[in-house]
Amino acid sequence: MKISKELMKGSTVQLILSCLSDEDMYGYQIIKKIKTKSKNIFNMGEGTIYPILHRLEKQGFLKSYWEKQIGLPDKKYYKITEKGISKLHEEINEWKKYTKAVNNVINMKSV
Amino acid sequence: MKISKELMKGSTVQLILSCLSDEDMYGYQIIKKIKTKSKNIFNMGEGTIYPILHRLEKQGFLKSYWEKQIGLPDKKYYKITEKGISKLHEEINEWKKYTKAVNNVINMKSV
DNA sequence: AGATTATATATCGTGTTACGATGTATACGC
DNA sequence: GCGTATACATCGTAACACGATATATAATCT
Repeated sequence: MKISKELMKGSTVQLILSCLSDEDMYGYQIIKKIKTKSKNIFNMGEGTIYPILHRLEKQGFLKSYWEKQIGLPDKKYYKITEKGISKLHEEINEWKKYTKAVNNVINMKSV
Repeated sequence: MKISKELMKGSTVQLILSCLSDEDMYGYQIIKKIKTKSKNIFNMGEGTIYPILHRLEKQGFLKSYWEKQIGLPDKKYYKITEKGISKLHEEINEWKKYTKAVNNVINMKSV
C-alpha cells in the first residue's frame, strides 16, 4: 500500500528535522534513511525533498554546506539550527495532539 | 494550539466517514460531533465540510436525503454506503500504517 | 557498445486540498 | 437593531507533494 499524498503533507517536515537532529545529512541520504526507518512505507522522491530542504533553510531551520566528492556528485549537507530544534519539538507536540484527537474521533465505536 | 491545515488534509475524510458509520447525520451536526469527540482540537468550518460531503456523495461513498424542518433550515442527512464503509476501512488501515511509520522515523533517538 | 541503475543535485507544472469569506434564511436573546 | 445559533452553499487562495525533466559520473547488466 502506498500512503496518500495528502496524508504525507503534515509530516514531511517533522520526518526530515527528526533525521537531522541525529546528525548532519544530505538530501539523497535523508530519503534513504526515511525509507529504511519506515520499513519502506515512505519513499520520498527527490522532487519532494529538495524543495523542502530549500524551504527549511530559507526559514532558518537548517544551514547547509557543500562537501566535494571525487568521482561522485558533490554533497550538500544540512545541519539543524537551534530554531530548527524548537520547530521539531513543536511539530512533535502537534503530531501527538493530532493523532490522539483523530483516534478519539474514529474510536467512537469499535473499529 | 491549532492543528495545521496540512496535517488535517489526510484525515478529514476518515473523520467524517467514521461519524457516519454510527448513524446518519447532517453536516452541521458532524462538525460539532467531531469538535466534541476531539475535545475541541478539531473545529472544522462549514466551508470545509460541505464541499467534502458533496465530493464524497459524488464518489458514491455517501447518499443524502433532506428532512424538512419547521422554524429551522432544512437538514440534509448523509448515509454511508457499502462503498463508503469499504473506503473507511481502507482509510483506517492506511492511517495505522502511516502513524506507525512516522513514529518509527521520529523515534530514531529518544525524543 | 548500449542501456539501465545508482549517486546527487535542482526546478517546473499540476492537481488536490482545507479554509476563510461571502451569501441566504429563520429564530432567539440582549 | 444586533449579535449569535442553526443550516445550507460556493468561490478564491495559498500551500503542498509529486512526477517529469535536466545534468553529470560510474558501475552493472545485456
